[in-house]
Amino acid sequence: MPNHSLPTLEDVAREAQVSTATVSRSLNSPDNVAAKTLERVQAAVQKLGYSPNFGARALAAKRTNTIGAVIPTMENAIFARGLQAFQETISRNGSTLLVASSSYLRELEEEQIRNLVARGADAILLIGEDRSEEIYEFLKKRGIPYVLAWNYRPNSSHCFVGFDNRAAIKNLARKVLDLGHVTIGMIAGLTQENDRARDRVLGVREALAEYNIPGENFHVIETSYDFTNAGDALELLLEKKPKPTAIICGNDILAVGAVKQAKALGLRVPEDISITGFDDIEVSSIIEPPLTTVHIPHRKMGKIAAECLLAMRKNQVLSKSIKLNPFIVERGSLSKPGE
Amino acid sequence: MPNHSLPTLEDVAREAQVSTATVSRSLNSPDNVAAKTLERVQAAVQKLGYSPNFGARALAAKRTNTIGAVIPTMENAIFARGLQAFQETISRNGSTLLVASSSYLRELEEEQIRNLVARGADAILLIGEDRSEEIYEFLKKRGIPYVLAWNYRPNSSHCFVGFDNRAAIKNLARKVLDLGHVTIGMIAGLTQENDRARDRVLGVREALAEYNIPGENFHVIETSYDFTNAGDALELLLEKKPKPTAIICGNDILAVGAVKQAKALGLRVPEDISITGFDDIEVSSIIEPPLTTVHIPHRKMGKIAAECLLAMRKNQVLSKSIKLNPFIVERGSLSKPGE
DNA sequence: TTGAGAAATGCAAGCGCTTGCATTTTTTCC
DNA sequence: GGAAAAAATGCAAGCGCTTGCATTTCTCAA
Repeated sequence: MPNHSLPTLEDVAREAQVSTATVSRSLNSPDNVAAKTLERVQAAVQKLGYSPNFGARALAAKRTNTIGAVIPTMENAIFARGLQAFQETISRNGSTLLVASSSYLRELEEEQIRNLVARGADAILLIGEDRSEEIYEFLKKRGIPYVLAWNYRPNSSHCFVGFDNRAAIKNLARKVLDLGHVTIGMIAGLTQENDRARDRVLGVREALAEYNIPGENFHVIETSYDFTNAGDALELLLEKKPKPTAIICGNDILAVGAVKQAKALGLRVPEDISITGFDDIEVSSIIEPPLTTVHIPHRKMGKIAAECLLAMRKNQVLSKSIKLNPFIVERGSLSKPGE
Repeated sequence: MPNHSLPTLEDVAREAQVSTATVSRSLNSPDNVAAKTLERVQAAVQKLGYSPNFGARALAAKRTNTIGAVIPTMENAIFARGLQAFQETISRNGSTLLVASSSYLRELEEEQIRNLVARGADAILLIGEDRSEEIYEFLKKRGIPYVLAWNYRPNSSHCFVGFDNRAAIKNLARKVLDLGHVTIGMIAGLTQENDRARDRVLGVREALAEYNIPGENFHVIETSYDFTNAGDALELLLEKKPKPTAIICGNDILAVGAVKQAKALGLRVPEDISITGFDDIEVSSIIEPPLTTVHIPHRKMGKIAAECLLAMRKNQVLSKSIKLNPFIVERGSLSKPGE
């Protein structure tokens, strides 16, 4: 709790022998203040150790210079990295980041969004598109600009700064199929309430359709993003008939879990089984064999999302969606079947 | 920017046919309001879609229910994990997290601290102890409680919630020495302006002294936390005479970089060279061989730090420091020399 | 030197909420 | 049933800052 009596604008005004209005202007639009006055005010600020009261400022100016973000979890490196870049960018622009996490729970996420808005966030970063219509209405009604990151959906009306999950993994799946795999397993993230995970499954299915792979040659298991779960899922997939020769994973974490488990089962990767990842986080090049995966420019995404939000807040214009381009990184966990 | 005319307390008061004071109380201390009245107010709030104005509230109540944290970077998994737990805890207590990062730069960090305070943070989480006396003075003067995490120093006057880096790595070093290693290399983090990194070097030195290892048998190279740098550092260390048989790393990231490089150089780990880590982040059990490292309870630390801060804010009492206990995790990257 | 226009400054009205104190209503207990 | 205590409510004074508008001061051309 702030100490009893911190200096106020008025104290500074008295010290500098000007009005509070002038002090305020010296702080917020120094260009409109005479050089000499400005100097006096600054000296007074310095002397008194003055720092504006946040609440008062927010109340009077109707803006907080605070930008909110609700992400599923900071523990996943992809969000941590993107958020870091996001934070750096808004910080450089004089704003501050207000963070909340949803643990991938839709209800909790909506609560957090309302919370951030109530806390005065004047723009918000959200992950993906899946959430109730009401919450979008709410944001619209309050005039809070928002950007959806980590996905990009061509036909949506929202402003995205992200990449097309569906298309990205589709390309990877094509590459798998081109190598001759005809029975495929997929370890996906939980698709309910998660458009990114869903789009990734969709992308793989589309590729399979293109190559006329029959349904019985494709099996999907959904699981939360966790090494151990991925290992279990791998075992389940290996029991399917016909047995898959390639496992496409919803992200690198699942892929790492699968690779570990495959090795534990005495299988060679990729000779006995190919495994692919998604995201290209650090572990993907540390595990043996390193993962063939899809690289996502997380930092870049965070930075651009921040710039977008900053611009939207300023101009009150809905910004256009921005699509980033992921690309496949070939490392070694994918090869021809039965090689 | 908030829409032109959101409902205010007064609107709710009118709708519910009570005074604004009663509405305010209904929101903040419902126990002091008659059940019937409360009901009427809540109905009005619902009907109008009212949500209190943050600035006004902060101004009038002199507290924001916002807690700040300045961490070096979210990209390092250890901070991400701790911060996630920290956030969850304060969120559960009705507060929100304001985040800034310092990129390990002292000046930037102090700027960020002032920034968070100006933004109304009513308590702050800081990493480690290294910073100017002025900034501590500043915090004290403003009456902002703070907690230092990720380290614990027995003789400091600050409130820590962390672990004793020096003691923890000292134990690990002892274990290395017990195995018979007599020439040691260390890849440390940059120790300037970073008490954790410094304490870790210190801990190793102390262990060496205990075992009477002469100075020329110990070489330290400092580098920023980065895989590639660690690899370079390893090469440099291997050129030293006498050549080290064990490399103690300042954290897991450095250790992973060292292991990768060692393998690239055709060395077997641990047969040809032992390498140890610190932190026990996920990669340490994914790399081959998995790292022998020191486990730090990051999540627990984040949670406790949050609870501490919450309590300090409430009671206006300086909390006692809390010391967490790291422990060594033996995995496979450390063995007897020349085995 | 003077006067018009531009630049700088001051005045004062809020911004929407909390809270101490005063007042009214309800409850309790003889 | 009534007085005293307790509970609920209302009144209104701020909290510290921004900003539109009015006023003063400065600048510069004639």
